Amino acid sequence: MNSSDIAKLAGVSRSTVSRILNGYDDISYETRKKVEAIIKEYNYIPNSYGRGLAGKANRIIGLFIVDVDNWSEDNMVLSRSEVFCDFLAYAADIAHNLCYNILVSIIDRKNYGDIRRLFADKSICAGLIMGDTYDQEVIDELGREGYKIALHNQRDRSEMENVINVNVDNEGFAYLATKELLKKGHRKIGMITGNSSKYTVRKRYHGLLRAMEEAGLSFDTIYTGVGDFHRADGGYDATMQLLENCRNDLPTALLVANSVMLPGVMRALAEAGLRVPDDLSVIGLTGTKYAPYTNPPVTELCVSHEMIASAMISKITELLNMGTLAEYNITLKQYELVERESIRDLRQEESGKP
Amino acid sequence: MNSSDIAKLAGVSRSTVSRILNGYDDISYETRKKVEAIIKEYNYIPNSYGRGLAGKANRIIGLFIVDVDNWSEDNMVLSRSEVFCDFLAYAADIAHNLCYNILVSIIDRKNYGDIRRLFADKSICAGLIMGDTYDQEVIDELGREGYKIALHNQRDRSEMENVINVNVDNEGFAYLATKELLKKGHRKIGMITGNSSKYTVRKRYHGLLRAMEEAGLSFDTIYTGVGDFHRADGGYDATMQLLENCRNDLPTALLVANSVMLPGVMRALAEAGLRVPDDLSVIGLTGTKYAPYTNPPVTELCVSHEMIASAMISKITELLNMGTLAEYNITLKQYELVERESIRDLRQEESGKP
DNA sequence: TTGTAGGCGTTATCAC
DNA sequence: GTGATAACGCCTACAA
Repeated sequence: MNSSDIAKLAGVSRSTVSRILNGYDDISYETRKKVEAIIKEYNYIPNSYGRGLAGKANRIIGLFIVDVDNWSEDNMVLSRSEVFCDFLAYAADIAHNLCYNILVSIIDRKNYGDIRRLFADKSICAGLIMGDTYDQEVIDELGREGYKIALHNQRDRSEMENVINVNVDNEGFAYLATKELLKKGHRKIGMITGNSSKYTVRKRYHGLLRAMEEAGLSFDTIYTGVGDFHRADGGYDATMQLLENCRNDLPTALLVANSVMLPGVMRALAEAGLRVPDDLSVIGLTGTKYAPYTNPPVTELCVSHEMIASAMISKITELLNMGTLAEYNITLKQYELVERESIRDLRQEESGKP
Repeated sequence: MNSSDIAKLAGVSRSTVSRILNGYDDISYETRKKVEAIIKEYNYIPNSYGRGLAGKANRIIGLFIVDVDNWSEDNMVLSRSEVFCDFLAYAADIAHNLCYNILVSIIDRKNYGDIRRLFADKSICAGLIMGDTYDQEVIDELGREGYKIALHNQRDRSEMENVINVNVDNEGFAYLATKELLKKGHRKIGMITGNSSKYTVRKRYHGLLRAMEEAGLSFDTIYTGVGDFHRADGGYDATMQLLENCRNDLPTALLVANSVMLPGVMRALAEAGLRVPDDLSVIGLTGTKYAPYTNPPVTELCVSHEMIASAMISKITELLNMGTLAEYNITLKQYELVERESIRDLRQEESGKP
């Protein structure tokens, strides 16, 4: 069943069918009704290859998951990252509400060219890139070739047309979370975080440093625990490492730079016999579905993944529709401090003493 | 840059370029080398629309998320279901390892036709359907039209060519999990589960009933808590409901029919002042990343989502390659009992008494 | 308002 | 071993 068949059945030409399909309005009422009836009756759906070849853009957005750090032996990348999973889910939901589909593409070292392939063969009309910075040069080149891309948390600025740069205020959020701990009287603060090859990790570390410096404090790097930034396990490992390193001189509070690590952090602390917040306070950064369910529930500075996905998709569709954008750099500064029960207020106790 | 350009550059015809691209071997060594060099030099990638129109199948598998129950006001479906997210992630990873891409499609009431559209316009070469049973009739019709589909947990059997039916042994697993509780001396067993419109929910309920009956026990329906089957929140709600209903006569153990609900269940119990396993034992069904991180860690009968996704994709690709399958119904019976610390053994105490 | 015709890029079937 | 040619299904000037 193709447009010729429909045309024949309706007694019109193929072009008339095409016009109706594409919503042109220079069609008489009767013709339109007649043809629409046939289309409906035969369940006719135009072939996307034909459309594509004739120059019509599709509505498929590629979502590229790039993670060079956490590549596992078994080549499972997306399923090992709760962060990526969450993003993908929001992206797919939001795209669906705008009548776009998401094509998921895992980008590994050897198939890095997949990004270019999917653009070049016209499988996608735009791309979202998430994860590690892999090769900025290649991304810029794609932009130069006219492919439309939105990056998340990869670099400070994009200087390219076609390449949208969506950041959250990583540095600022870490700063604020640290201030929250400082405000409650904490001076010895530790950080649970990921590999510093990640843009996000570096930014958040700087935010913590700035808050400490402003308070006239210095950050002792021994109070750093590093683990898989994308998973609860990573939080467990990182915390164990931190506890090991400073067993005799623990920090009084921990900033967990990525909330998906929280359940692991809490477990590690419990296993070490440390009570939260009595022995150690904890604040999480960015928010996870599970923070309300840890024991105790953890206070977080939440940054909505939904908002990020939404910003990326709305900007890329705007670019798709307009052809150009006034501003290619977006920094999201909205956050929400969700106070739960994981921070001990040291001030009350001090002021209560004398 | 198209195949004509490459042909011109290499001084051969388009057909020769095409043959090389498609790995035919009736090409002289020199011609092949020459053309390959040009292709490489110009970064040429064949247009997928052209290929498609000329009859070549693509390697994009559609993943359809169908959930009529848990549709939220804001049209967010995938991101509200930790179960679907997990599946999608495994599916994308596994597909990637087989050089397929996954196209995510959220299926709502009004756009239910999207499944047919994506098949009909040739955007996908096969489809995976997850979630609620929406309309078996339509699915069978798609199969009759030649579209290749794999279903998960939707019905007992498929009688159709082209329609693969992948089930886990829902009934058997719930039976085994219940037996585990019975074995430890529990007699009053409750169930935290989802809406019984779901195939999975009904099956697991039957498994629990069978185990109880075999033990000469009857299941008191007041010991049922129902909540969103796909999220931790649902576990919280369901548990609160159950506690409300039988405040004065609590069960001694809880079977949580879907492990993603576990964190919520544990939180609800903690808030109610019930200690696990001292006051109440808990066993989870199907496994979640977070069971090791609850307090205490919960014993689970794990069924690997990865294995299910893997089975669906390997079967559908086999069907794609072979054109037919010897058996369209698969029931996965592998499971792993991961014993953690959430079940109290009542027998020891009894035998210790006298 | 509607029909005609050319072209989009590829593959497959013939010839040679 | 290689080249010409005819599809594949659709869209959009342009013509009527």
